[in-house]
Amino acid sequence: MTMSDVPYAYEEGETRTLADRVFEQIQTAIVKGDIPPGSKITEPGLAKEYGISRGPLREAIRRLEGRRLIKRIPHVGARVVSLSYEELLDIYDVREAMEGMACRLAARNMSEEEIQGLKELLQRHEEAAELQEGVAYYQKEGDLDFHFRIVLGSKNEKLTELLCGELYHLVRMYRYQFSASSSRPKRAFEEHHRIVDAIEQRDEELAEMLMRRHISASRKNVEQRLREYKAEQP
Amino acid sequence: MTMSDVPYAYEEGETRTLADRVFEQIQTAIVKGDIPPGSKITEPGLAKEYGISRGPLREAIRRLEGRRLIKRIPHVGARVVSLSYEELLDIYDVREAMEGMACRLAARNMSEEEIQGLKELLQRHEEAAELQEGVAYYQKEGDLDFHFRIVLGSKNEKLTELLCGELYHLVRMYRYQFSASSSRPKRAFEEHHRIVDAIEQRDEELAEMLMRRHISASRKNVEQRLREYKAEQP
DNA sequence: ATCTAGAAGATTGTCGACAATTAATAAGAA
DNA sequence: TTCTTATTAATTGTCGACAATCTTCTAGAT
Repeated sequence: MTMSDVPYAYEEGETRTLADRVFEQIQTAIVKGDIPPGSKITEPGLAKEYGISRGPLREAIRRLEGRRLIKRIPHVGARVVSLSYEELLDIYDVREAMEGMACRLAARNMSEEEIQGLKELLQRHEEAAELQEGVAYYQKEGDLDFHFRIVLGSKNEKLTELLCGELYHLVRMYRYQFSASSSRPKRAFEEHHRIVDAIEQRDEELAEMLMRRHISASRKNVEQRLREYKAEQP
Repeated sequence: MTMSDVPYAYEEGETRTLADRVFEQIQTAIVKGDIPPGSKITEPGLAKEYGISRGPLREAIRRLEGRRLIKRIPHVGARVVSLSYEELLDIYDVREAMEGMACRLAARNMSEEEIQGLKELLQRHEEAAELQEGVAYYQKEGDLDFHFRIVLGSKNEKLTELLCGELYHLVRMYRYQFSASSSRPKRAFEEHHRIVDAIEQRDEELAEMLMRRHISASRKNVEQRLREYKAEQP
């Protein structure tokens, strides 16, 4: 199982509604940048593009608003959220807190099979990373896959909903558009390994601490690169 | 400023849309239990009750779905979420993580004025609690008000959105319907005080730890009462 | 030339009607 | 009686049209 094909809200069957399908299509388009940040959402335009009427489209827009991928102003219209470094840093703090807790709970609740699967995932990533082209994969979806599984392993439904249903879309959006490869893949690998070790030993305290450090380190990395960038631009 | 009258998504002006107004009305009705958990949402019924057509109503329903206050199945209908003890305990873990982080950030970012306001709030609560009838107020909205302010004090927008825009509605829903007064108001007061002290001294580490303990203690309290309840019912 | 005011255009908000699907009911057979 | 099945009823999903509001463009005055 991978992150992208999880039937999150609906079980199988092509009985999904038009609004549901368009909701996912637009969400993907926003995350991947096909609809660029800050751009205006015009209902007649999108309706025509997706070949539906404005009714279902508006429902999809409301849901996207709920996921905070677009911002709406009554009687004016909706825009795709624009990304900022401040928000990105905010997200890191939230992730540190929530994924730290997720990791603690995962150490408590993950099954042996799930832990084994996690180790195999790491194995595959390492092999892929040794081939140069694999790095990109790891950076983007692979890393999130690792975090995703730990969140699922927490067996905490609310935690999963908030992280996977709200935050990760934004995280992916940033990665796609800032092409924010972590630029520290080697160290990140080691940290992942130590996290899995702690989970395997059922050391909740350590697992939480390591995950928090791992995310905090990513955040510092981004901060650092941001400072460098600002130093270049007067 | 109190929790209920924060212009969360819209600035002032009566230009809000029908769907927006109905969205809030239904949300309040669900939280307060006027529309009981697990009950079916029938579009024609609600539309008639609120005197609007089904179009805006459906948009409101989609947003409530996004806030996870109702669950929808395509072609079948929507139901108000039903509350369970498992989910309540899940929420406590999420709160421990997120409000712990919020408290750490509040110790870093709150202004002196905000800290002063927090102290005055505690003062008022204590005075109100000494009059017997005030206890109920404290238990329900007062306590949430305290937590609410600390979250705002974190100055982390994402954290605020997730906690105030997603989780607190559910928390309030549980309080209203399980009438879950914490049953340990005295100790909770003391804990609140120590938290504010830590924030005032800008001790981030301590502030986070105290908040986590405070919420963890509430959780244990609920767990305990749940065990007692189960012992009574064979 | 710049700013203001008004008109034209486009977009959002709301509604009622019709189609598609599901749920409820009634009739019949085992 | 109970289960199956066909019919009916109700609800959800979708659409196009009209009204309300905002934006843009144009014309005129300073």
